Amino acid sequence: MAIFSKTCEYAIRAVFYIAHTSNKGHKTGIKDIAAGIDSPELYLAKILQNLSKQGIISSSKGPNGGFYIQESSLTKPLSDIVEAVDGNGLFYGCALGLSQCSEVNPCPLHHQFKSIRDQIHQVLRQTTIGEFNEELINGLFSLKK
Amino acid sequence: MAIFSKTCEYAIRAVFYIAHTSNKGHKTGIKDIAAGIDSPELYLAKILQNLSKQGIISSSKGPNGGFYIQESSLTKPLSDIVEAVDGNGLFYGCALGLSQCSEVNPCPLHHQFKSIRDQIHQVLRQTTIGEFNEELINGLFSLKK
DNA sequence: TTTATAAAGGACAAAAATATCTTTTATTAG
DNA sequence: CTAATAAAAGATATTTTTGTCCTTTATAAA
Repeated sequence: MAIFSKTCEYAIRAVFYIAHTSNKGHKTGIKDIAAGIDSPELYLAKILQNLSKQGIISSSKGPNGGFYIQESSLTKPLSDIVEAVDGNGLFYGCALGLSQCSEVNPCPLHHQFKSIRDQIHQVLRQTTIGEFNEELINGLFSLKK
Repeated sequence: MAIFSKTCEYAIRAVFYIAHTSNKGHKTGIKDIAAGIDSPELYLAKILQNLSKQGIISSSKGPNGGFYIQESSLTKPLSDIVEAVDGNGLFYGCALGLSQCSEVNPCPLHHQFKSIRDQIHQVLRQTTIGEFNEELINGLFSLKK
């Protein structure tokens, strides 16, 4: 098991890729993005359609169309992507899958995992979509398998 | 997405249940365990077969048979269960699913998640199978959905 | 020794996640 | 206006995970 679903991994990588290629009005096509992050093109298309509907990224059809990110969206937290794709189970769900589990009726692992879940949430809320652009441009980070 | 797979959630809950019912040589049958943790009986049977093969729990066939845990196994860490079922992806895998990702070739989220993964690993290594028995006996914790 | 019991093992089924294919819609360039 | 382009939308396929069924094996009690 990984932390995120495969869909969510693709989503985050794609959004990073779009963010760093969509400077000054440039739009990036699905082929380019899929190649840039090593993901199945048509599956990624579905994922980006969804992110577009949710307002996390933008898109335009037709010649010179493609996906892009509005300047203002660069400050959005990664938690927006994760919630859009995987929901908030990682932040609020019980580690043992018990719906009854809560502060007043905790499962045996409740308190240990509350701290972990909070930390995951915090990291994803304080990390923004745009914050790795420079490192990506400088080739310091890779988004490929 | 949850932290653990459903299979792993069942596994941990079942092992807790067995641990707290298997005092003084008593063995617990699969029906009893499945009812005790609200899980599909026949699926759980498969999961426990696996845990039994891996030496995490023990079992015996025939009348008065069932699943139990050796006294010595009560001190085993929960990480043993998680690794047996979900593997070690949670502890060592890249958050973005990149196999290239490492300390020297980090993905954008590498350092933030290294800390989180370490914490998850640590909690699971320092929490033992037997440590919630009293609370379970006293009904302080529930293992049901 | 026979019978009943309970887990092991293997095959199969359903559901969910991942991936692909085809048609439609919007947009732009010519 | 027409043709070309690129995403949207809907249908279908594959794979993995989750769940079930049926037969076999081991064990113990009668």
